[in-house]
Amino acid sequence: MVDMAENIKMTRQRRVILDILDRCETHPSADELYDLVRKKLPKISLATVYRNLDALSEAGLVRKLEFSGCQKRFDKTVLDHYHIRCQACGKIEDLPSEPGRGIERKFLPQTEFEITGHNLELIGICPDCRRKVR
Amino acid sequence: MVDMAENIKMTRQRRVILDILDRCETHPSADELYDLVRKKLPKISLATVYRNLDALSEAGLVRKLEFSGCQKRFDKTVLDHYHIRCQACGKIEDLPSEPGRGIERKFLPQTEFEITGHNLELIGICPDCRRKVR
DNA sequence: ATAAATGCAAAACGTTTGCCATCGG
DNA sequence: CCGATGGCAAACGTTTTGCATTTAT
Repeated sequence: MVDMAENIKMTRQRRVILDILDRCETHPSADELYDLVRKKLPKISLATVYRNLDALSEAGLVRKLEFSGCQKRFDKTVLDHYHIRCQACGKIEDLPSEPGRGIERKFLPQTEFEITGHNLELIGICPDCRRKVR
Repeated sequence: MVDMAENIKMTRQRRVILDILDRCETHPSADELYDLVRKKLPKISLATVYRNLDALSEAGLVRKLEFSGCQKRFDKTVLDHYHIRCQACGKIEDLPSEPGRGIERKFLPQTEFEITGHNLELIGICPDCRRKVR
């Protein structure tokens, strides 16, 4: 099931994108990434960033995070994990516990659909924002 | 916690939107709703549909569903429930089991965030699409 | 050499806004 | 009557596309 299709041309722009995501603790959106990449490759175009994020996520080298009601964000591919998003500032943090099939099993008897996966995102208020409100 | 703020002007366009959502088994997107509403009110504008869906969901009369990586969809407000989405055709179906705080409690010790909620969506293949692939 | 990837500009997409006219309470 | 709402068109933010040029393999 793991797609090891790394038959992907390794261009300068892709190397830079991967490099940034590798050393990046955050989960940048495409335009944030674009700003970061432009520091190394000032004339890269935003379209290239989008195209490459698509290509790299198809190749399994980055993960595309699609959250509800906001921009897509990107991640270097590591172990599968859940995320929590701050409802105030949008910041996204990893959660340590790894997803299992337990949730999907629970819903099996409730639907005619063939269940293939699930998305779980926690919503909360991050420590920074909590401090501000106080 | 339940926002009973129904101090909302009941206009013709809002009545029609509510009416359609009431008799609607599906979870239409704003533009699908726009097409449906136009059968009754041919000169309503899409902006009005959007503004009213906002207003009505603020008033607690409809629910705005924000799924990952796709258009918002709308729902008459009833009991809280999860959804499953077909990865092939995008169709959304309700799941009977009601969300609890159990999931949030589980993640409490894993984060510094103050957890305020969660989104869970199941992904699958609906019976219709499964038939087609066969 | 050649298929794939780039940069650029323009389009597409879903959604929101500003404006002034109209309507509902 | 007055403030809330409507219709319209234009703007918006994000993402995609067409096309001629360049690049990696």
